[in-house]
Amino acid sequence: MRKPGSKGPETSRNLRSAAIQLLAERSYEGMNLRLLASKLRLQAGSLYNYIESKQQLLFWLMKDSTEKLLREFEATITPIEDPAQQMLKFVAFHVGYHIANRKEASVLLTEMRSLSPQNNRAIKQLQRLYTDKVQEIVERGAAAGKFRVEDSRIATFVLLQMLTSVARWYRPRGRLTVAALIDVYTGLAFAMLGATPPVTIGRHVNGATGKRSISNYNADPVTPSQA
Amino acid sequence: MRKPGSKGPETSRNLRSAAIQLLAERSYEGMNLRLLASKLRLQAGSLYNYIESKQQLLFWLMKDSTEKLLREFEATITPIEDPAQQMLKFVAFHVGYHIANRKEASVLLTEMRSLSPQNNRAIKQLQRLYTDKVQEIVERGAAAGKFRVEDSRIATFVLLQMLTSVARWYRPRGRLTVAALIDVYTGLAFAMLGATPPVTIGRHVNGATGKRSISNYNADPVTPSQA
Amino acid sequence: MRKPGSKGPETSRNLRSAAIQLLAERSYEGMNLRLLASKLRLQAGSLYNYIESKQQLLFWLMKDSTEKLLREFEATITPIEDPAQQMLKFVAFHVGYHIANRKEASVLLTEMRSLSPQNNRAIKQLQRLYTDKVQEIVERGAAAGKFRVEDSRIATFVLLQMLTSVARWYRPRGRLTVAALIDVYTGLAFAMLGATPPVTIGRHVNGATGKRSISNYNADPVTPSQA
Amino acid sequence: MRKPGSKGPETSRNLRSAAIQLLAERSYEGMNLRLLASKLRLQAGSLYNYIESKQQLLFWLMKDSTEKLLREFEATITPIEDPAQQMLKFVAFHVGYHIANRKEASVLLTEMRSLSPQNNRAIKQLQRLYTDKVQEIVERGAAAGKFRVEDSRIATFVLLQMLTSVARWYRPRGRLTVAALIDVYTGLAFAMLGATPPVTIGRHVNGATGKRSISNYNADPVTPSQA
DNA sequence: CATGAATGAGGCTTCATTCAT
DNA sequence: GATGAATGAAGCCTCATTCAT
Repeated sequence: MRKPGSKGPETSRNLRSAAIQLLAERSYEGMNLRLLASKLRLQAGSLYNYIESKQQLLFWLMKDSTEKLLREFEATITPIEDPAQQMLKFVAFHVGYHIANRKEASVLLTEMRSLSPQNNRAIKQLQRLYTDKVQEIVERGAAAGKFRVEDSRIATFVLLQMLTSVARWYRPRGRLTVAALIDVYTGLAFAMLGATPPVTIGRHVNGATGKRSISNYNADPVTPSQA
Repeated sequence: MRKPGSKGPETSRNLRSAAIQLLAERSYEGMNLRLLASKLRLQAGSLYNYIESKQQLLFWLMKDSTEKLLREFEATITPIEDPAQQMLKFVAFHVGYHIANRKEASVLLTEMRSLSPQNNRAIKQLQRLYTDKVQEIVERGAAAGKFRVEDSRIATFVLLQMLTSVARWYRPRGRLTVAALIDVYTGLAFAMLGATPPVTIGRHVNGATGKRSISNYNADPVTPSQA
Repeated sequence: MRKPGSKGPETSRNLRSAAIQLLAERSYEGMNLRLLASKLRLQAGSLYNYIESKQQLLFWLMKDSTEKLLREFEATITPIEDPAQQMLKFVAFHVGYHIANRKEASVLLTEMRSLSPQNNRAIKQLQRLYTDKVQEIVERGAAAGKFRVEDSRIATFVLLQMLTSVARWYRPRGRLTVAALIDVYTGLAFAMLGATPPVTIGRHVNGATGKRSISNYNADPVTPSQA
Repeated sequence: MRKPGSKGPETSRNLRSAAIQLLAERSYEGMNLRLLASKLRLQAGSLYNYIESKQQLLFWLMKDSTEKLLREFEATITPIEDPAQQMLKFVAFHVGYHIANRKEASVLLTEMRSLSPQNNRAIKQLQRLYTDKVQEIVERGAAAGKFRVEDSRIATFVLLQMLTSVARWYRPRGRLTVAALIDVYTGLAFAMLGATPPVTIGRHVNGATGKRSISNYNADPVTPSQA
């Protein structure tokens, strides 16, 4: 009997971030649509003007996020020629992205199991595209004699796991700057690849007197993906 | 109309591992007691001969796991004198434990949010005891001039996050042996502490010709805590 | 697969009487929400569009009833000056109310024990307001030399118990008119207060030739609050 | 695996009072057999060595109580010749019994609705025997010109309701002695019968200067039927 | 677009009852 | 007689989802 504020577009815009927020906080099963609706100042039923189902919402979010990551990778990393330089940028990109979009990333990591089998396959396929791109860097680096890896598939997998895991625990309140973190992870990554980073990296972690940071990630105010 | 059949002790024994299995696979909210019961070939209500509530079950598992970890730390690490040696053993212990008890550890990491506020506080307190023990190693090492850290609290936190995250992704099917993993993490850990491991460590990761591994962790068959 | 059909207001209206009916017939524990729902032609879960919980429903009914009683007391009894006249009217009011709202009153009497401790306290407090008002009549009457009571608190308590108990057993099918009952109870009440009613009362009970009844309560068709 | 203390007879003895206690406190549906069992230091299942079912237990208690009341009536009241004297004794007996066995009586009053239809009929039949005995007193008194009642069936019913209701509210902690209560109720009863008690009764209620009490009920320490 | 009222399925939990030991 | 482990039914409550208005 009420249809006061028709604010479809605004609601549409808020839906994504509200959903990610809730999923990150409570997990797919732990979250419920009433909660999501109330964040959007809606009744639960009205959500169905925006989504098809809860499962579809999850799928859409994860697909969207993964595709965005892919697009940014293409724009930022693919154009670089040298595989070592690519790896350098990639670590900064991947870690930076996973920190800036911590909640989104955490949903991506955690909620694969909540996808329907079909949707699960679809997302895995998308993720595989990303993995393959990274694997290509590893392999080109190895071919160029810059990295030493035995099994590029495994090396890539472990590398990604390591870099990705930052999304699980990084909290912007800590004293650790993003730049420092990226430096650390850069060191680790190249170590795993049997190589050293193309430039000396600073020692931000435990405060040694590192001077130059390789990371050009905007360190200071970590842009929180969700407030 | 009733079909009893007393196998209390057996059920008791299976309960823990079945619960951890399910929690790791599906999360607290995503799992349901019917499922757990059916794993034990029980009706859902019969579970209440063993647990007080679903929440209490979660709490009990997490408390138990944390306390076991603490006990094993005391037995294995505390007696060692030299902080560098302690750290060496600690990395092997912590990583080894988190791989051998991967599912348990993953529950511990993921389900803090599913604990009631009160239970959450209790577990956090227990975990703090562990963190404090590690922090003590870091501080003694720093005092002895062996480690260089700026803020021992933060360094410890990051160190633990790094070592713990292994539980999230390690899969025994991979070609990575546990010994190799431990060597990698040992390297990373000492790097974070501005030091080098007391002995040369092998390069198992990417197949370089490492010779001697420092890890004496039983590498070959990773004992899975849950099948 | 869904068969909505919006009749919220109607359901809302029926809820109260249906609940009281069931509570009176079966007690709080003996009644179940499926039954209540089916009286309203609803699925059990749909009740939660109207109530917060079974306990809250009970509390709400009892609070509501008690407050209504209080309001009617204020409107009917408080304005009267003379305490004897007040008592006269009060007996008619209280007995009349408890007969007309027999089921409600019976719930109020029986289900105190089913309230949560907190809710129990809240209702007791409301009831105390009522008791205090009656006690004031007793005391003013005693002060005016019209009643003779030793302990006004106890006298009030016993008086109320006596008057209230009518709700437990009165059945409109009996040959007893409400007016007759009120006359009987008026006699008992004033006897307990060591006084005689301000006017001669009829003998309706056992059919003696009483002529004038003091009760102006609508005697003939006892309006049942719930059928 | 435990069968340590075989104390069947003792348990048998305690069963009745424990059950009445619980029924009075919580009602049939509100009480549960685990609670009853634990009062007897038994497991729930072991109760079935003593009872056939929960319903049967209720029936047995109510039947037993009613029969005991009947027997005591026969022993105490039936032998008396004069109906007025009978009534005098009866009021004291009935009120005294209902106070001394308050909880039992309250169960009898409240739990009729919890009996299965069949059991309900059986108890009603027993109660009818009691009612008939009282009705006979009333009728003999009326025939003797000592009572004036229009409809002896109704008069008896109302009389019993009034006398019985005492079990619902009497609390031994109050300042009211049982003797005083009996005097009050005696007055009320004879008033309802259009008669006066054979002896002057004291005014215990509101402390008027009553001298002789007719009640020979042991007034001082009200023996609680259940602790 | 939004709401409010509805559904049906399912989740946690309780409970009377049974029975091998 | 007693226990402990089991069952199956039922109870309260939540939730995704639907749809007339």
